[in-house]
Amino acid sequence: MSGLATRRRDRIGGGRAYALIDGNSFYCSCERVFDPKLAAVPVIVLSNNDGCAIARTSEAKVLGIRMGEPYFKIRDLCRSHGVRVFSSNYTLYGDMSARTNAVFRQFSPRVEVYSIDESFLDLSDVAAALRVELALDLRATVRAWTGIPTCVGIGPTKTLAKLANHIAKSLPDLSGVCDLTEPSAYDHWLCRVAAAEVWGIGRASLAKLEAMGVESVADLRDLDPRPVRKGLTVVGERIIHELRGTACLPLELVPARRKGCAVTRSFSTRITDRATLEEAVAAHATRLGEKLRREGLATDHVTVFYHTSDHDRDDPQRSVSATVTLPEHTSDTLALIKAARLGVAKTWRDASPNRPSWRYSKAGILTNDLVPLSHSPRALIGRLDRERSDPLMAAVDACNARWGRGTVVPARAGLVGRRDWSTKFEMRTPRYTTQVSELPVAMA
DNA sequence: TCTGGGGTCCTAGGACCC
DNA sequence: TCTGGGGTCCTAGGACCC
Repeated sequence: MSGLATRRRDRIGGGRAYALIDGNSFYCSCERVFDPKLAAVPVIVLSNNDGCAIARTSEAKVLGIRMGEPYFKIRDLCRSHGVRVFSSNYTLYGDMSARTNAVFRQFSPRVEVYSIDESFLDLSDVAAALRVELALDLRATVRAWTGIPTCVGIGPTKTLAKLANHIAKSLPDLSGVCDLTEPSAYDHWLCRVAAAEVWGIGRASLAKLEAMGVESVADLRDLDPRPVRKGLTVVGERIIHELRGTACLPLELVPARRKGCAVTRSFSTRITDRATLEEAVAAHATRLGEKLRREGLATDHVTVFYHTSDHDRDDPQRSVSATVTLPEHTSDTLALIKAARLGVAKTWRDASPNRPSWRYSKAGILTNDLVPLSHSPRALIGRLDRERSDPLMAAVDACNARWGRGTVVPARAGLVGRRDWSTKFEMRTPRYTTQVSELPVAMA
């Protein structure tokens, strides 16, 4: 037996190795790729409506800007410290994500795209002694080919790979790579990292664990898994096994078919009248139809909701939702709009002399139990005219793909008005990589 | 009339994630 | 003035059935 094979057997996890690679401050890094002036300055990216900070570079974190912090609270801070602030540009980030994954696939054919900025790679076939070297090469290649800086965590299970990634990110001397399949690293780090950092341990679980005297990851690992199941469900039990090196979570190479789909948005201003609310809900239904058709899915019901804001403490509050059944499974925008409007009609309440209008802050449309359109049952009576609908929707989608979303919209969606309520993106950068008219310009 | 023990299915709500 | 959006999984409990 070769020395390498012997060494490998000594490692926990029976030789399996997963890498978790993620983009550092991913959205901010995407912005930096296209503007070199952002390189050393603090950068943040805001959520929809320019509401909260959802990505921060290390320079911004140092200034005390927290994840999810409302922008209006930190606007002055940003101004005085020269923080560059951007609206989110999901078209750009999605495309950059695809580019990084294309690089990952050069290093391992087995890649699970876990989120827009994180992927798991199967490194089981890479000799243990070479994994760190490979990870360093992977980081350098991604950086060179896409401009995105990353960190890599390696572990015998996905949970340990996530933990390793956290360690790699928090300690600059590790050169962005941490390998917990290495027994000495495993022993060293598990008692030095807080249990709160473990994937799947949130606030509620952490409180329960603290009551049991757990502080470090090692403390959590050493709990008896079966009693833990009582307080933390099978999820908690699984985490303990994963921390011990027994893989419970397989690599998901093929994304599971989605079960539900939602389009929900806060308004940039409050809405008090029915016509505007219906217009917003119709716009969300239009977007829902696009999402369903892109994945070949269909639904036979939609739930419409709208509500006032908790932040308007002195205003009367109202929150409603209504589910509308469709005659058959469909992804037809016109059918979805009709159902969405019906949902509003069923629940709308007018203001009266002794009751002012409610000030609605958010509305949405959602559905679950999605089925593939090709398999969906068709109603015998009252069915939609699919022979007309399918080519019509295909034509609408083709136009919008070519000339941009919103080029063709159903007239009955009422989307031709001013749309004062629609989501704000006041600091959005161009879609550099997906729109010819927005290509970056280089001067030579 | 009273007494019982399982099953399944569905839903709401909690928890967590990015 | 200004506080995101979109998912998944799990459990408890109710309804219903045999």
